[in-house]
Amino acid sequence: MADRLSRDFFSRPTLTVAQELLGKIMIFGTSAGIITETEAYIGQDDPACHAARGKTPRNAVMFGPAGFSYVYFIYGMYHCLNFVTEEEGFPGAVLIRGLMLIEPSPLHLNGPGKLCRHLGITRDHNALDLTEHGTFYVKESPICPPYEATPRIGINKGQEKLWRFVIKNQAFEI
DNA sequence: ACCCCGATCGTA
DNA sequence: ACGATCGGGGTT
Repeated sequence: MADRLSRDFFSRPTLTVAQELLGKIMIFGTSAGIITETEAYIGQDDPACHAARGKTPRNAVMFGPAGFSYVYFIYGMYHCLNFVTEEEGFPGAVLIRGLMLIEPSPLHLNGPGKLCRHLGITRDHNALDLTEHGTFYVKESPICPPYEATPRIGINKGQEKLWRFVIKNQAFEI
């Protein structure tokens, strides 16, 4: 697939990747949707980042090469999907919080837990290379939507950083 | 071995 | 505003 996002796309500063992922098309199995909302989690100096206290079995993939999935289990019942960013060795990731499904049927998945539940994303999908995987990847898109930056949702530390990015057009709602 | 709490969500 | 629900990771 020629228009698949490459490792070079993800191997950049997390804020850049989080902003540029908006409007891109995520493919997961037979599902496809436009990414509408992201959050950046960046390195050991970001207290809300899972890697803030160093490498553990759960967050290990964040320390590896960019372009891999990072899926974790939270609140005893939800999964959250991230894409690993930055150079290998520097832990960063973009949380995918919103996806406007267009295939197989239109539906706005707003919220990381709902998104994973609907698509069937679990820890089985952790540490997959999105630059190589057959049915799980992100496509380039001509869309360059206007967005706004806000504090990240559901965190207790690092709220002063405006690292959540949302496509502005709420007419996107279905 | 134990205990606290979390990158959520649906209901009240 | 709050409870459900349980794994991770820091602490003992």
